[in-house]
Amino acid sequence: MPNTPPVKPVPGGETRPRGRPRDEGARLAILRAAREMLERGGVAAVTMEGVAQRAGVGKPTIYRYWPNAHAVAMAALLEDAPAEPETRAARGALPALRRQLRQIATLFATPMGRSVTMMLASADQDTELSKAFRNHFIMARRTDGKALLAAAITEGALRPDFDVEVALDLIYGPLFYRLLAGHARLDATFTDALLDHVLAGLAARRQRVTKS
Amino acid sequence: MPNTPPVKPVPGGETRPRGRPRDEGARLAILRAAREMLERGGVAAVTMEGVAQRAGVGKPTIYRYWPNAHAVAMAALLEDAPAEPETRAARGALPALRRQLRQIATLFATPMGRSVTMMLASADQDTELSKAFRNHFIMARRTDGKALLAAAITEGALRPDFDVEVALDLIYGPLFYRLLAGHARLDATFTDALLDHVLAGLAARRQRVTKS
Amino acid sequence: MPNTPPVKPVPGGETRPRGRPRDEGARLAILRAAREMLERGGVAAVTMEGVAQRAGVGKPTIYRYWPNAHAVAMAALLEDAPAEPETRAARGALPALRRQLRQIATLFATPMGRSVTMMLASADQDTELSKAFRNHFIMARRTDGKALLAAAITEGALRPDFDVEVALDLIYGPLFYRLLAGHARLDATFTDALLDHVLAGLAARRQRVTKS
Amino acid sequence: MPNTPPVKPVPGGETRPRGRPRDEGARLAILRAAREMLERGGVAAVTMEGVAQRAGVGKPTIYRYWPNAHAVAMAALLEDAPAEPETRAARGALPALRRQLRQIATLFATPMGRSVTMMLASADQDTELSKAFRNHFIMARRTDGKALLAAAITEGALRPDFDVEVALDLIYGPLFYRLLAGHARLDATFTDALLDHVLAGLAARRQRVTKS
DNA sequence: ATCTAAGCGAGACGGTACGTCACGTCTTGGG
DNA sequence: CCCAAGACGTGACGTACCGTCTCGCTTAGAT
Repeated sequence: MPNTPPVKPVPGGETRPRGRPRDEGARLAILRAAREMLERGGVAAVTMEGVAQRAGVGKPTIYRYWPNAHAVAMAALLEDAPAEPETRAARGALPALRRQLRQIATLFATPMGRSVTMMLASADQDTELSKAFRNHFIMARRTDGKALLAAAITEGALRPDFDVEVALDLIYGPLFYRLLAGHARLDATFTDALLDHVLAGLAARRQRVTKS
Repeated sequence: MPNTPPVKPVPGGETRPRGRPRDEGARLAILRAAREMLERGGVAAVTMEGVAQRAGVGKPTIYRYWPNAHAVAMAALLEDAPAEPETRAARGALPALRRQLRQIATLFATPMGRSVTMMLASADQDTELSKAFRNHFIMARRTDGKALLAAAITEGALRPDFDVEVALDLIYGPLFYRLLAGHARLDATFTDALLDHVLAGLAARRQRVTKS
Repeated sequence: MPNTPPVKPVPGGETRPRGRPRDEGARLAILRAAREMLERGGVAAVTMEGVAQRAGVGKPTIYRYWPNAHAVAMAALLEDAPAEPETRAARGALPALRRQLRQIATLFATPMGRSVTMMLASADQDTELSKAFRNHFIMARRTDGKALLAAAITEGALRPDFDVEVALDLIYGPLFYRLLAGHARLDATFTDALLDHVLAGLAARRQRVTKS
Repeated sequence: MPNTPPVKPVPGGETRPRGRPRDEGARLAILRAAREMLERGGVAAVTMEGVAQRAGVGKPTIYRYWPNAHAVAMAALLEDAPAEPETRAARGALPALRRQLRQIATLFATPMGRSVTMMLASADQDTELSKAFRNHFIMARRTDGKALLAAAITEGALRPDFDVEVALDLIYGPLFYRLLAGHARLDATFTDALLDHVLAGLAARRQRVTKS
């Protein structure tokens, strides 16, 4: 056969993928379509057929990228939320943490918030995409929060001798709880009160936890 | 409780339902079948066809009781968990609260725990059954916890001047958070540490960590 | 469970099928749709999706009756051709045979003729439907022909001492041959000539052309 | 022969094709792969994707030679059967004809025989390849047979005054008939009996049609 | 010794149809 | 009026091929 060695296995180099490269435009169209369908109808509305039609794409193309509709919805949510970490700003770490919580509450108030929770609650915990999803929507926020707590300790605003992991659970847990349970509003008033309660036990000695 | 009145209680009359009465055995068989299918495969495995076949029941019979498969799964979970409230026992309210949290963690560790969360996360928040479900799995626990906190205040174990609702969110929220996020184990060690942290700020001590 | 013995296994009786009976109307609509699609486009045009849509029927309904599109096409052809055996008429068996051949040639000249041949040529020779199809389109005609040949012998028009099976192959074979090969027209002129040739050797004459 | 001129024979010039010439090895690999897939699975198994993969060839390369899978299968069958005409051998034309029929029966008994028939029965009667196919598998044999009949007349074994075309239909038709109908074996016993019957009516006067 | 046009493998692309599954509704005969 | 059974139209599933279209690479005659 001709072209017998079609790839040069360059040692230590990039084996460039053969054949026609994937069409990034198709991928984007799929995600955009999925996003639209997520907004109306939620996760259940993200069907392969619907996405294919709306994106002007063949079903096999979608399956080339993701194994099922669930994964497409996840990817759409992932692509959508651009992380925007709450960096420690002007007046200290604790105000920054307060802003982050308010921001999360705002996100959760949208239909997307419920979608995110549904995806988190769903099955297939162990796929790569699932981990990325969790990482993006939970661990990233948590990592930011961890840094802010450490900064607060450095600033002398918090005691240095508490279990940070549990504190983080105390801070973020109630948000999901209210979202799931729906027994009360999930707004800035709540996040502020929540933070006050958590920090009350962690304030540096004779240091006041003022309005932070 | 779900589906308590299968017939319309016509006010002022004892209009006995005409025709053949509903077969309670069928209802139980349906719920039992749904429970079995929940355990393997989770919520997605509870299909109308599967339940009908496994229960030896016609599909219309199921639809007579519940409007869709989701509701059947909810009802099965509701019927299954018999509440068993953690009453304030021997040595005080706070140990009882501690026991309740451990018990919840134990439930969440089972496959059923994840199913419960999935159902909570699902759509149709506003049906009667959905509210009953929330009431059973969230508010009932929360109500118990509220009573225990009140008792602890009465016992003098806690300060009387904190926001009980936020405290309850702090106590139960992290459980759902860990279940959803899966970033760390959900066991007695965690629930104990969690409770310690929350109560640390609420203990009835001379020294306070207040805002002023 | 209620209604425990739902079927009375009447010994030696008809176990009447339970549940909703099949809708004969659906079956007929399917066959009619398939027939229409056969006429334009031939066998390849008979797709499950097309038939379902045109017949106003769900795909699973079609699959309840037939296992694949091929079978549907066969069934449509079978239902269509009402056999109409060429009975030995007024003036003897041989004229009747002649009429039968002309009639077959007429059928083969239509688009349906080619479809029939394609189905005969197709795979899955051993299904029940395939056998029925062969039986209808080949053996039925052949059986008629056999009876006519026997009658002709009785009438004294043909010798009694020839191999009827081979004679039948000689009579019907060339029809399919011309249809497949397409090297010449398939009309009454041909069928008449064909029959003359075959019968020439079988005529009850004094002079014989035998092997000995 | 198929695809003989892969380049347009520009009249009046020997414009040698520019660029890289076609790889004959690829063409052969394709046909070999198609042949293999024909043997198991028949015509339906000859898919473009399958052939491409099995032949280690890109799909566009196949499309450069043939317009669809059907054509590839035809070409594979054409390439395979090398015609081998039954020339009038030692002891006369009729024995040669007898041998030809036996040989055809042998071919038809193989899975390839059915494939040939399916291709003949298929649609697109009018493409160049279809005509070549018919020519190869039907007319070539028929032409040989015609020559043999003529020779037999010359030899004095047959009467000179019969319609040769109809006689040829009588001879070859039953072979296809039995293949399609499958009502009886297609072997040398049958072809011999068939030939005897046909020739019985055509034997020269007072000349015996002996074992031929 | 380049240039350049065509063939090459690979494989992604928009489609169409496949055959399956579960949905929620309906229609039976029987209790 | 309930029950079991099961057929119905609907619609999404995930798969297989279709025939077309890039890709980057030969290959070999023309420059």
